[in-house]
Amino acid sequence: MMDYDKMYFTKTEMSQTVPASGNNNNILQYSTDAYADSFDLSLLPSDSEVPLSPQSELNAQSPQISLDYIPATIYHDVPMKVEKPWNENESIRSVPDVSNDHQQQQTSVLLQQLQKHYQLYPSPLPSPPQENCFNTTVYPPSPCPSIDHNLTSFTIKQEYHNLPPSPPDSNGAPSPYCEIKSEPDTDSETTLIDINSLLEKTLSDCEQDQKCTQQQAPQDHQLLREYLQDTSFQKKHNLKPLALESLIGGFGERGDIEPFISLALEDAKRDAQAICASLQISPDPKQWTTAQVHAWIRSTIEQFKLPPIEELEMKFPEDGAALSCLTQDEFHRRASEAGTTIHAQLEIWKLACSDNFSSLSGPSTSQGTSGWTAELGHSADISDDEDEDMEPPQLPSPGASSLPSTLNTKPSGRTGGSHIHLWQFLKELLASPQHHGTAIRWLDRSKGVFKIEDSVRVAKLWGRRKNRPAMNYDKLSRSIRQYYKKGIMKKTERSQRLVYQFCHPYNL
DNA sequence: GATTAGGAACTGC
DNA sequence: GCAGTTCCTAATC
Repeated sequence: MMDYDKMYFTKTEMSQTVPASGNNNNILQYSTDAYADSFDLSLLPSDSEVPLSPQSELNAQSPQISLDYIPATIYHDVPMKVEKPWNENESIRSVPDVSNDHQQQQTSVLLQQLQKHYQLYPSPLPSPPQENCFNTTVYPPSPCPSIDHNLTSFTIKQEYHNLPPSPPDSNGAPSPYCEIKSEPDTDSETTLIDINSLLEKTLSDCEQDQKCTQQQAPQDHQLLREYLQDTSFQKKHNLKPLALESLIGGFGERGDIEPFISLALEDAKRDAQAICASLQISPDPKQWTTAQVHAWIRSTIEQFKLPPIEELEMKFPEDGAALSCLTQDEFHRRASEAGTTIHAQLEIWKLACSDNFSSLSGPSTSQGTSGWTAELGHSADISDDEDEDMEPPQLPSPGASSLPSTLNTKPSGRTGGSHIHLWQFLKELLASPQHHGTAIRWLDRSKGVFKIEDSVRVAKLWGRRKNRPAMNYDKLSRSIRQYYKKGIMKKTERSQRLVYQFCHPYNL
């Protein structure tokens, strides 16, 4: 195994977005391309303001964020004002979008796999860049009742201070020591960092991804670790601290972990795409031949710098379908720790290529999860009925039983569960034009204007989701109209039948 | 007739 | 208390 140089750092604040909504479990945030394209940063107020929910903003100037506003969603491609990025030539990438609430069992599996996939040591750590300091401001959409772009933001500074180079490692290469100083008034933590593994992983990502996304991988890894590590934001705003332990088995709010899941899945997806292209294999492990299985395992070994497996062909004679059925213990038995990691990686691939991935992470941009399956040849062409009636396939979940019952509770009947807001549901439909384009579609996505083409169908779908067989468009539209008062939707400038408009930022 | 708009009571969580 | 749901009347397209 490689020698790991260690890096000590003290955590400070970091950027986090806090979409304000009354229900953090159900925040849907789909593609924000339009938002990124259209939103004028100059409209934003000064930083350090806290986005408020419609209700809290209406009621009073809330002194602090309530627990309801624990960040449930980190917005994909949210514009980030980077005053001093660590590499001027690199684009800072925000955390991918996430959305639906459901598939909690998958979540537990995924979290376990993420722990393995990212080799999450007791303290998963960021790999600071070479620049000394950066100051990032993230402007989260704020579900304010008005449409005056009354967005707020947090400015959270994170400073990296390079320390003198460490003694050379076994290869003679100096190892970076880095200290991140916290501000005096913040809680500080000192943690040991395995920076080389992170760097090697990110370099591996870059090598495998021949597109410009390779420039983004290091940030993704860093963001993932920072999100996992940082609790200063929650403490500052009296939110529930998010501990890694909670991710692995004790989290209670789905919203707590969605950003991490989505981010990691995005990263996994990117890795997988590159490997698929490189090895000329299907993204679906179950379709692999035995030879492809071996090629993939070798690739994974190389990717994660795992010990080589002797007599690989003998130890893993299965094809992809059979391999997918092997348990973690079996992998471990055959290949020790390397086997465990390979199993973890395989689970991520399986999840990433499944429809559950897209449903777990929510509809996405062409770069997002849906695009992943589409790009790699998986048909998503499912009829409305099939889509709506389809039960999510059950993924193997060795650790699911240890999860809190709240997360093991299966959503009532379909993906997304019944605890979804109407506006979220509508956006869900809008985000799947291939499935629901005949029922509802965007007229002007950047403005959040959409049209219900088939009111009966939309109402039917909504009724199914909410287990309200008597739902009809009259009732549904009444609910939509309730959103007028709440600032979630508004009447269109020129009244048109069956045309509604989301208020900013619900249109994002 | 279908849709829009909104009041009011009610339900489920 | 919130987020709808249900029922209703009236207006508009």
